[in-house]
Amino acid sequence: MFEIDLRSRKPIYEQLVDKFKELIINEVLKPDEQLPSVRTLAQQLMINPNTIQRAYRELESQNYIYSVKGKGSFVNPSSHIQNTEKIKSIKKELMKLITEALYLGITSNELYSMIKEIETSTGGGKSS
Amino acid sequence: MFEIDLRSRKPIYEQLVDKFKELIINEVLKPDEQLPSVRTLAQQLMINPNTIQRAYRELESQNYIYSVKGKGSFVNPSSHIQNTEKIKSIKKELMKLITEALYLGITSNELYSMIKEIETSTGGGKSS
DNA sequence: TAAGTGTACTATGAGTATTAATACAGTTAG
DNA sequence: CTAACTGTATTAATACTCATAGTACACTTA
Repeated sequence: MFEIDLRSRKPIYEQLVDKFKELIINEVLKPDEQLPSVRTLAQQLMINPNTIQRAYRELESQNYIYSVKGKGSFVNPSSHIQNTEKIKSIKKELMKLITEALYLGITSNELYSMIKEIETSTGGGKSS
Repeated sequence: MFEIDLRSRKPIYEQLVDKFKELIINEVLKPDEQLPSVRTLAQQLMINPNTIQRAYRELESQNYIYSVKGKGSFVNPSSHIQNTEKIKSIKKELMKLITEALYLGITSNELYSMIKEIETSTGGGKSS
């Protein structure tokens, strides 16, 4: 499914969080779809189940998944609904990154193109 | 000038790197302007000079500043010229963040507005 | 030459990440 | 009812990273 970069400075559990978020956002993992179990994924990636659990706990705290004891962990169908603080945080990070991009010579036209490209490829279904 | 969040999980030297980049990108610090010395800033922020040096070394490796023994550290006038790898990296990060923003309901119009707003406030001098 | 500047090194302690081991609670199919 | 799955939690050990303290060297400049 994916791989962990053991040489990265980014902790393993954070790499997992990022990857699962990406799969959920890109709708590779669909609402209510089950995630691999903690033990199964641990074996596949050859890392400790507690580390997987650490990532899943973080994903749950960010509202991306929900977990049911005895059943498993699933994509939260309302994962695209985040609270105001999270939206603010994303916007702030975007402002910062766009400022840096413009400073480094990436043009606003290039930025517009990127937005259009992403909209096209995701169908823009949610934002209208 | 700025403050360090000791409670943050982000290392102190990384916070410094981020802050100086922001000041350079927003042209608060201008080309060839001198940065506070390692020892002076250490005293002001009450942290170790080696930690400041760690941040300055990172800024230098990212081409944002240059240093001269015996003289000091200065804003690199060509800091807005980054190599292709860096530009690619920024674009990739942008694609990811824009995808997440759209997924979370931030509209493309809002994104366009943000770009315009930033352009207006920075004079858009470099990108045209 | 003194007082500034950057740069580098070693050693130490604290915090974080990961692992290993174990155990408990819930679900489900047979 | 039970075995085999699921998630969740705890403790302890280890390794890594970060920050600090101390020290020293090289350069610049008034």
